[in-house]
Amino acid sequence: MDAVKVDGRVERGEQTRRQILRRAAEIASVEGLEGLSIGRLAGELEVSKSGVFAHFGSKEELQLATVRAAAAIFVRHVVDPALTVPPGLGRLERLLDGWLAYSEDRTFPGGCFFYAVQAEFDARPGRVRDSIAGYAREWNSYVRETIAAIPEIADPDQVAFELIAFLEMANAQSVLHDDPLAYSRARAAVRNRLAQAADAASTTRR
Amino acid sequence: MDAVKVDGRVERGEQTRRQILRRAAEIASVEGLEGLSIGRLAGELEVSKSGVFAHFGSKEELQLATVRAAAAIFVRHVVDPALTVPPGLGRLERLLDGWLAYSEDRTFPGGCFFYAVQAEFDARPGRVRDSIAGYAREWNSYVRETIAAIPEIADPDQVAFELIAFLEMANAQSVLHDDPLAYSRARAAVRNRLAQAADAASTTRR
DNA sequence: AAGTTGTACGAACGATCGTACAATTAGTTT
DNA sequence: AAACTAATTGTACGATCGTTCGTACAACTT
Repeated sequence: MDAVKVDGRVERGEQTRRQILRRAAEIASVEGLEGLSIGRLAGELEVSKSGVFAHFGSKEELQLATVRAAAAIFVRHVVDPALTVPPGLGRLERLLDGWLAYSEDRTFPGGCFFYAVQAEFDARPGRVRDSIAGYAREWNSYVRETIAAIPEIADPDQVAFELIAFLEMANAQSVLHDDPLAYSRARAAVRNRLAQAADAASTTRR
Repeated sequence: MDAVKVDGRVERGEQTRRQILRRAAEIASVEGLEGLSIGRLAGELEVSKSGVFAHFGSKEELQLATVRAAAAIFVRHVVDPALTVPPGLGRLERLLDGWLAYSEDRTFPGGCFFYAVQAEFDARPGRVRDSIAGYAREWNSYVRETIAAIPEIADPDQVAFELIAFLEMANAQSVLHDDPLAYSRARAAVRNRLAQAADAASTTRR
């Protein structure tokens, strides 16, 4: 127990901050981090514009905080569940299924948050882009390591590239064309690619 | 020869219009179609804001015209070259190579124009989104038909999904991380997937 | 030469953007 | 109860947004 020193004021502040960031991430997944305006955010949350602003001090800090908040949600929905499965093919499958569910269930209303903001910031300089690129790298590494833990699969880098490509393609297609079939295609592609990797391993072995 | 009736005024108008749209497509590939502002466009081209505006009548029309202009450039760089090759595996390979070159050579400074604007508009309603979705459908269909012309390959829909996923992934990774290696991975993925399809065909045949 | 058409311009519009700062309210400490 | 602190608000700012309008000028028609 360390529930000492709970200042009701900062407690309240942190709560509104969380509400702001949750809404911000939702908006940004649809309209982008630039489409996210402080005034609009304040209007939708029924608080004052200066109240929102005061929490972050600048729009860039709001964007950075939004990315961090979205990353936390991503980890909770996609990464954590896979960690309950022991390393190996099972964990990888859980990870990929988790990602597809995270996208298909519209955890963010605009589909995958990072797909949206990645495409928005990939070609411009700045701290927001760097932050997004950092999280993207982490995600790539994590998928690669998860694959690397399966000795049957050679070239985890290449396989990670292909599997992530299927996931992002499913998200993109399903959002743009309102077509849930894209997820079936991605699942089939993943299944096929993993089967191929296993085949190659057994062929090499003999 | 039918060079009759060349009105010097409309000729001049069309030329500035082309210049506007070329620059607009460049900007939009980096900053998005919303990041594209009429005032900025006018500033960079050293013409008046009202002059730019007069050509389109509204920002939405400017965005639509920009998408059309970008589509024309895409067709010229990717689709047309493949049409010089007879239908079959050769044409497909030419098409995919052409796309990767179009992205890698930065025909648009922000990488593939359609990757950028697709992610920007995929989750909002409106005519711009519909236009982008239409072009995306055309592209999907064209790739699928090109594959379908190869009798050895079963399930052109699925294969098109996977191949396009590799292309987009290469574009995304290379732009975000400034990593040209992504294109090698995509080429390897394409090669592998086509080899697998051919293998499956020969196995079925016997 | 006179009249018409098409492009481009400059100035101004209301709205909204991000930001600044002083005033106010709510909660904690003395 | 008074003093203090943190979260929130209201008001205002300069800049930029998309858009409108009247005008200037070059090019074409008669």
